[in-house]
Amino acid sequence: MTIKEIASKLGLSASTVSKALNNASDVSANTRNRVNNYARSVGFSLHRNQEAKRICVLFENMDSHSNSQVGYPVLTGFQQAANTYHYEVVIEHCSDKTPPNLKKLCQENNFCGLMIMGTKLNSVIIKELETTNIPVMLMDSYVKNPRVACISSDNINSVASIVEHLIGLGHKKIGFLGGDKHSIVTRERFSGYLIGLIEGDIEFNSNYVRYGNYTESCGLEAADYFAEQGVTAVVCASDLIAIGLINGFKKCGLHVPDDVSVSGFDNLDIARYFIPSLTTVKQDFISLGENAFTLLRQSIKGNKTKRITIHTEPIFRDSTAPAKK
Amino acid sequence: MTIKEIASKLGLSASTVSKALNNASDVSANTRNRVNNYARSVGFSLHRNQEAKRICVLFENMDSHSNSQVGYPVLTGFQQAANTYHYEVVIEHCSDKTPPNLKKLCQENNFCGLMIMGTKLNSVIIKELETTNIPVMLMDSYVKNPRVACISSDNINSVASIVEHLIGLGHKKIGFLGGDKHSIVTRERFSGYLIGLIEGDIEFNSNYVRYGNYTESCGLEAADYFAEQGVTAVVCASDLIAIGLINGFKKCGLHVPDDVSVSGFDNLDIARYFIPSLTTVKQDFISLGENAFTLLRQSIKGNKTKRITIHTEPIFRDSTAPAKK
DNA sequence: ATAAATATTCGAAAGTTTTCGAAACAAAGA
DNA sequence: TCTTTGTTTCGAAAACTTTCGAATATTTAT
Repeated sequence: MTIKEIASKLGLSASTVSKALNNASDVSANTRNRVNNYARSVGFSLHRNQEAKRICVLFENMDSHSNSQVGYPVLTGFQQAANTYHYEVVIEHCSDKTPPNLKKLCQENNFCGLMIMGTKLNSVIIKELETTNIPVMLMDSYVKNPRVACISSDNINSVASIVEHLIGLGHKKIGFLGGDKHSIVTRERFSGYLIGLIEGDIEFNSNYVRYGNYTESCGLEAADYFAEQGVTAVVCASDLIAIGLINGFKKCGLHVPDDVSVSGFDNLDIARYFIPSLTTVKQDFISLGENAFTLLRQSIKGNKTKRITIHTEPIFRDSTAPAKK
Repeated sequence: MTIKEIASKLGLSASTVSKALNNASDVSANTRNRVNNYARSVGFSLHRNQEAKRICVLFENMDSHSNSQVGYPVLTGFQQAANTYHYEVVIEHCSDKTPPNLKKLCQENNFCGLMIMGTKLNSVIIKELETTNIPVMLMDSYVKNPRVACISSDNINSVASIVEHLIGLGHKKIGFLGGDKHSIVTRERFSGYLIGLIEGDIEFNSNYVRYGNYTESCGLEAADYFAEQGVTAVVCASDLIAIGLINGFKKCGLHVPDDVSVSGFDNLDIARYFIPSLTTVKQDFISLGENAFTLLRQSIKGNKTKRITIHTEPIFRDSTAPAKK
């Protein structure tokens, strides 16, 4: 299919079709729409339709701990969606120190799109993504470039709900324990924490905020600090952090939830079976993966990309309880 | 196969094929993809007599829960090893109900080898593997066919060590709680349990053995049964099962480890942070993945395949203690 | 209301860029 | 060396874009 053929089909000249497809000013809105609609209906694109149905799932620091909890289910959802559209899913790995040239990676391997997971905000890849023109799906991070689609769980509202729940239980001194300060996920969860405080009319106290990484030891080490500050509740950026913190509090002689309430994020299997069971936020990783594919596919097809957030659900369990009088 | 042949097959000239394969700028993305796809499908490579280096990691029931804990780190190890030898890793999924024709899968996608994970003993794929002649790496399962390499953690000796440890603590009534009865992993761990009993001179009692699946609820539901049987220790086939069982015992008014000792398998993150911390067996999933690749590569190169087991390490923590007098 | 001025729309033709093959060229085996 | 295989150059054709003018519509001035 060429513009010539489209032109004859619609009774126009090739030049007009060209102009219509390029949003030139000297074509009426009417004919522009006629042309665009017809082109879409026959799947015509000026930028030759790419037929390589190979997508690379690029993990940054695949071997890092924090990826492992979410990586698998997300990959599952992604692969299954890709499968139904007969796309091949190739796994690649890179470190944040020696990132690949993405353009080259795609050219050499004939990938039509990239799904990137595990990057931090200060990663070199993010820099590269700001100017790239390859179709990219960036998970749990954000870049302004319109060629880059972004997806993440709804971190903000869910954490805000957790804070609201804590305030409802009478808590006033509420702490926040983040993971890596440079991860967008922690940043967003912190925003949710702030919004929850503001809506609950509680003043923000920067002494109640700490950062670390996404491991239990991060929580374990922060327990002393929060105990000193005298908080009655701590919102953690992940379940693992929360579990570490609860164990840390135990060592300080504080009992959860009687003395301090603690919440997590992720709803890992442990969250339900840990004692006390964790108040947390449930993420639908499978759906995250599926949607990531759908968006990436749209981007590959040349459509405008979007940034979307996937619904999350706060789950209230035993690790949060009314504040001590 | 030469570029000339590819050219005639695709109705192009040799020069165009050459340019396409070299990512030259004066070939349309469309034809470049056509060429690349065809070249891949027939295993053509510019580097003389080098076959396509593509391995498929086939997950059976990828979406099933039990895969998720081990799948990611194993995949990580596998991918990294594959990377150093410049093999491409393609992810595929199948259900145990509608398994693919493996031969066809490899031919159509030009895979030079297959890594299969997540199968059960009664899976249809296992049947097919008995007669196949494609290079296959089968993880955590076993087939007699010499074309099929098998790898698994050392389930037998590690569980035997756990049993030995329990007997050393004075336990005599030791139970075994397995996962899926049809998984080779559970079968092997059960043998380890038996060997431990035999070596410790303790008589086997079939009433002390139960099966279920690899989830916490399996453990939770089995607690009543084991309490009734009056066992003083239970060896579980996974950490998740062990955690479920411990929680179940708590509901029955039994305390772990004071009243009953419980051990797990896998050494998941939780094992360390759960209270009581779990006596378990540490599996090196990364190394499992790496070795899986190495073996598969040897099989691809035409060498005889082996069945190898990866060293595991029992870890003794708080969930096992001396038997009650 | 009418004419003039201006704006819009579209196509023919000319101009560019892209695509791809023929042929010359280079490299690697035999 | 000769042959086979892959690469590069260059030109022709195709695909697309731009220019410019004709036809028509719209606005403004009288």
